[in-house]
Amino acid sequence: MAAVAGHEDTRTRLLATALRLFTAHGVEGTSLQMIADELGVTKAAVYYHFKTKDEITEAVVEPGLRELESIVGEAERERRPGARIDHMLAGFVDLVVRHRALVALFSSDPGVARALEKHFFGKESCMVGMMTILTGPDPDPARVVAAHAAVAGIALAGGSPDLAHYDDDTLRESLLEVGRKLLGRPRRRG
Amino acid sequence: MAAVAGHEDTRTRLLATALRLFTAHGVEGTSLQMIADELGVTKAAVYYHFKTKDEITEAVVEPGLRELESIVGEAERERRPGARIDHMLAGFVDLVVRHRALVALFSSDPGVARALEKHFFGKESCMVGMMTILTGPDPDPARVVAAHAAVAGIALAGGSPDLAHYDDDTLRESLLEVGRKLLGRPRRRG
DNA sequence: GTCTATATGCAGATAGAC
DNA sequence: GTCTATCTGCATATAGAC
Repeated sequence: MAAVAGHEDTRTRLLATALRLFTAHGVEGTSLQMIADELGVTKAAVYYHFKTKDEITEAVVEPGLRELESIVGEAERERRPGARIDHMLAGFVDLVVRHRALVALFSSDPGVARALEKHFFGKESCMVGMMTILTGPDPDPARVVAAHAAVAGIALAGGSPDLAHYDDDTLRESLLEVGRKLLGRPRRRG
Repeated sequence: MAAVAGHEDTRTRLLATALRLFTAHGVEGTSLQMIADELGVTKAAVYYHFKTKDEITEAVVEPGLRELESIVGEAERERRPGARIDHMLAGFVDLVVRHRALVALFSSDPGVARALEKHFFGKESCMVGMMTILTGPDPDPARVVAAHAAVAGIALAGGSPDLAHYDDDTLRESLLEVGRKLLGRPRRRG
């Protein structure tokens, strides 16, 4: 795979740059020109790697979305509702911590939703699946609101620049605690 | 003031339309053409009421921001830290419920921040003030994370289309409960 | 107060040279 | 794989008629 290293590298740098700019200015507020300038290349060079801006948006969020999908699938296979919630929560928090800004992006940026709805990436089913697990069967309004607040709160707090200086373990434990409190789950050990 | 009723009405409709479109597509994803089309007027008519798009953005978020400012001010005048938190929380939740989509918008849309930073509206100081109250003195990381998650969770859950069908009282109580759990405040009565 | 018409610039996107 | 050059369209914004 060494032969394509150069290509992969530029592509990877491009996606990292795009994510950073998307986070700062939103997807619609980021132009291909901005991405190209930050990379030190021209717009046309960007178009060599991706045919459209939507393709870039998809490529930026795809890895995270796939991971979320697989976590939802795993959680659904747990037998007890409590275990489903715990699995979903731990997986989601871990995803947020490892990707930080990314999850906040696709939780709140309308540009992401717009880009994804064309090629149907299953973002909606992901989110619905996660929410179904977290609310449990026959949820009352308070529980539905709590689950929504948990997902949004964890994603946005995890991606917040104000909290970027915390190390992964600190952030992970704190976000887990947020989820446990909102969803009424006990702490793991004591 | 009957003389300016027509003007006020168009202006008000314009701001309501802008808020709806900003919520759906983000500030940067909304063009003046879209706003004009929804209103059934031309772009030039929109420019009669506002000189720039940034002015529209400011006018959309201004009332909510002013309210938040005053709530922060009130809360700061409470003597006990616990009472400060309770006042801040109740005021913020009430603001979210009464405006729904608006608070979610300026909590998460980078376009809003961009538009406000020119004419300095005090958004930053508002947010910092609120966060200072909610974290209290000498907060540990878990508390800072919890406060961030509370604000983001309440704002985004309150503005979520999935939860739009709940009546104000149900939503308010549920969001208050979210804040109380995350910030370790007891319920009001039992 | 709302219109038509228009200026200007930058967006996304393509063709083809190197 | 990256470039220059260019196209098309829509963005914000303005001037001035009605």
